[in-house]
Amino acid sequence: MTTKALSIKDIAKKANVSITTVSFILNGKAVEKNISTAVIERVEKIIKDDGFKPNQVARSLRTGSSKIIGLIVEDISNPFFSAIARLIEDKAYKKDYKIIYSSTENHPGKMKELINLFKSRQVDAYIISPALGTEQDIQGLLDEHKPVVLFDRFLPSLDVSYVGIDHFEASYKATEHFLKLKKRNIALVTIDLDVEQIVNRYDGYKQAILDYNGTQNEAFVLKVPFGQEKEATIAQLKELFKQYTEIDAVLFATNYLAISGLTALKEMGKVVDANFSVIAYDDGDVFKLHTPQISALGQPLEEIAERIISLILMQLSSKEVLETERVILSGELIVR
Amino acid sequence: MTTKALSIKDIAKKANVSITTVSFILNGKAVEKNISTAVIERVEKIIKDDGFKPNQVARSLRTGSSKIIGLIVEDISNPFFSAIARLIEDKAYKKDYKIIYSSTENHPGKMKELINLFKSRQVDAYIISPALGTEQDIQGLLDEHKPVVLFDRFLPSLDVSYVGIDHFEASYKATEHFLKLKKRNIALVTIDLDVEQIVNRYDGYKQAILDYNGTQNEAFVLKVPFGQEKEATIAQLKELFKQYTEIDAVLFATNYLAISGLTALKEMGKVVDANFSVIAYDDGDVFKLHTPQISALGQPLEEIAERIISLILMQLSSKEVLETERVILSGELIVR
DNA sequence: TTACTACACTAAAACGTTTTACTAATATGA
DNA sequence: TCATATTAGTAAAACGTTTTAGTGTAGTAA
Repeated sequence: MTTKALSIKDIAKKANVSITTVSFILNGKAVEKNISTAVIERVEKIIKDDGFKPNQVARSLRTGSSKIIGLIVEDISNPFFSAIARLIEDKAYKKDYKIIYSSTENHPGKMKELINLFKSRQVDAYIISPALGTEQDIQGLLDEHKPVVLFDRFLPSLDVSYVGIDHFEASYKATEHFLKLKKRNIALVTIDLDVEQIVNRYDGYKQAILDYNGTQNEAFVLKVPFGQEKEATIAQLKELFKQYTEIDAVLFATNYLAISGLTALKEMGKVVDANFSVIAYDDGDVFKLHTPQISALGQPLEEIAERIISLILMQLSSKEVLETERVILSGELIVR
Repeated sequence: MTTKALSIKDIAKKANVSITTVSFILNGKAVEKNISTAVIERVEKIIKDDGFKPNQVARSLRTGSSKIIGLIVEDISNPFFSAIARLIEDKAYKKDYKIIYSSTENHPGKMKELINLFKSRQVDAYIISPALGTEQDIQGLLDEHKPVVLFDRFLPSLDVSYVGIDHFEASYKATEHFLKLKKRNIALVTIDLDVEQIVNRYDGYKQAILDYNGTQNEAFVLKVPFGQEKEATIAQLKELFKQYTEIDAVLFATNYLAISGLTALKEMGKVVDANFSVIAYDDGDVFKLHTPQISALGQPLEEIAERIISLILMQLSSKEVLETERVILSGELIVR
């Protein structure tokens, strides 16, 4: 019952040719290598009839490449990452690449392990939303001339390709929107990570207030500890809103913070309306269906995925090492 | 700059022992194979110092196994699947297994391709939410004695392990809840797929109405074409609610149908309240944060993942082929 | 006729492991 | 003392490919 998988050897025997010949045919090198059309057809028929699939592991061992792209994200169950993953998967699939993914939980240790693991599996290229403190690991990949594209998070100390949105601009736009609505006490709820794209959100918020001659009140900025339990975050938020009743607008710097924020408001019985506006980072059904609808800074998921995969494919298909490229897209403020 | 990865040969040379010895040490067979502790320590030190990682591809080629579990889902960007994926990933990781995943879009062709691809990569085990029409492919895996666990969807014609919830019971409970609230015109919004777990939801709904001496009106059952664009679904739903104003409760058979449904209601300006109740399948932030909060049938994600992975690991660690097992869990009706 | 070239194909090495079947030396038992 | 076990290792085959460097034959040019 357990039929051992066919090998190229079986096909060769059946067709009365050498292994080499079969391999040439398999790899489309038959004409170039002067294999007669008669033989080509005979072998191809056998391959098709027997449903022979070359063993990719053996192939990888010999060639050193695997047709696999490693995708390392913080958490695949975050809708932003799973949406990107799905889009990347689709696009890679069309080019005959498979994706192998893992979540790091923003843990440098796990990231190191993952990179090692992917290396030992001859993964051809890496798409990474990097955790802080993993600079050397990524530099290691670059030293080996592996194609790497970072996304969402950027590590400024590395010379590496990147796709992401301009978070300064995005949060500036959001804050500006509030200011134009004559909001004067704008809160920012963010996380306490010292990574570029988080810092930028903070800077954009501050700069907008400055440009509109507002006074920025540091008490209205809440930096939630990264990785904190949802309940604790909700408690912190309630505290903030209770203590500073003058707050008339809130910008949430991530989608899950916005969800915690809306939950907090709901539990407090505080409504979102003209007197209390909210903007969430990353759009989603939750915000569209909320009553009232919640404005959001949408990231162009499709375009992000497209750019990532095309950078990767370009690097994969070019023999030389290409210049690194930084693609900075614009977030869209969706006013609801 | 490009440092070629170390091989076992390099380590052997450096330690002045044979490749075999290094391999034994690497695989914890050193004592059993009578390697002296002096040698063991010397070699282990070199391995650690040089940061040598065995090439998994070569290992797979030789052993026929890969420490990789293939996860095949309909769509990784569906929150249900991405949540399960994340949980499975975590648990597998602890047992030193990696997950490689792909989405099928419920396409038998893509599924076939994926299984072939995974096979050719020596994937050790398969976790599959199967598309219809893929019975033979899965049977093929079973014939090769590969560990397989299906989840979410079941294929009754196969003798294969499965983890899922009792959908008949779940939708019965939901419908019963409506009936106890004296709802008389209960709609069901489902998809037109002829797969067990979808049919069961329909049957549970019908049975509950029957048991409570209600009359089931087939006009209140909307079967949305599978894979239909969201906009079209929303239009269909509006039509339904407009035509049958007597409908006083709706059970949505999937999470995305519920989202379309709530969107339709919102666009129509129709509110969910005591006169018009709604229950969604699969819980989520959208439903918790909706005004009013939406009741939902929650699946025990954590337990589903736990059961799946433990079934897989049991099969992987046992030499004989184990009896197949069907784990049917209960969905929880969360009344809001 | 000789020397090339083109054609049609193949033998064997290599990729980096694991594992089987050895060897050689020393220790043990009778 | 001889036979046998035990200890401490190693050589080489095998996994299934790709690829380099051939081989042998037929045709062509001089």
